[in-house]
Amino acid sequence: MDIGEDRVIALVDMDCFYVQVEQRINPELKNKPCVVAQYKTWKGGGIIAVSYEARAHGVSRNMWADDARKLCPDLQVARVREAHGKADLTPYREASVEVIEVMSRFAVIERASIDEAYMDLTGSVQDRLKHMSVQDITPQQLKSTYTQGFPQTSTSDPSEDARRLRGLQQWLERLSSSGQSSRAELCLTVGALIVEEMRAAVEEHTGFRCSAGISHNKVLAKLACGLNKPNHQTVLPLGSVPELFSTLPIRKIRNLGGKLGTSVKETLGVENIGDLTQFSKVQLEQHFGEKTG
DNA sequence: AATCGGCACACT
DNA sequence: TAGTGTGCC
Repeated sequence: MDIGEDRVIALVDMDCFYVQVEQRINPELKNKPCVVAQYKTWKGGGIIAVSYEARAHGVSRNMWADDARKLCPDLQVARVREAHGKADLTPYREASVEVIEVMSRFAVIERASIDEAYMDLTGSVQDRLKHMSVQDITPQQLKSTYTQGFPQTSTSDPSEDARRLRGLQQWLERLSSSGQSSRAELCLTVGALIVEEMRAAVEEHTGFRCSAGISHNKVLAKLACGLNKPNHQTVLPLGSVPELFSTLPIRKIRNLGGKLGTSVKETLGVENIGDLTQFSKVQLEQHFGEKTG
């Protein structure tokens, strides 16, 4: 994995996207435990998207709707429409285009799936840095941002958001006082600023909420995005990677969620991604292709 | 027959 | 180049 890059990469992921689309069509479903299911006949249909309220009851993707109702009696079930016997995803594809259009005003985007897109913010960040400095960045501009690895001291905070804010303040403080090697971190922070604005624009124009990760490459951005969902974004600086990796199961890294991940784990006898640092690139290449760099 | 089916990709 | 396997949503 290419670390040590100057790039700023973001991954934006719509929160339970199909559910949000159905909730926009039928506002009664908003703020309720809710799923989207397809094909009614077998056990009530298979669930393909789950609201966070429903997740709290243990409902998950790939469950049968009938089984989910047992976990969550007041579950709302929206149905995917069918056309000639097949599930018709057109409404979600159209909603996806709406989102992409708004995001494209901020940077060149790379669509990764119906509900995910990567963006290279390197250029936008450089431009922005010409008219501003660290002191111009305030916590108010980063109101949904987490900075992974901060606060560094484990403090008892009154709420989750109080802790987030404490971490953010610590991060900004460190950024303005440490002169040199923090250039990359400053770039990530400006990237986070842009992503805050972009996500606000997406919600304003489409009504849809999303989460995001901001880091130096696609794998790290994707990982960061998953750390604080829904409706939040996470900056993952290089300095916070070792601690995060030391307890991160291999399968959490994109593309290692299946057989490859299991074989890495079994062949090398390790649990966490961080454990891989003890092997040389040559060692990894002789076991697996030239894909694991 | 029952966790769909489509898409992207790596490899051969 | 086409066909297969994998991974993800």
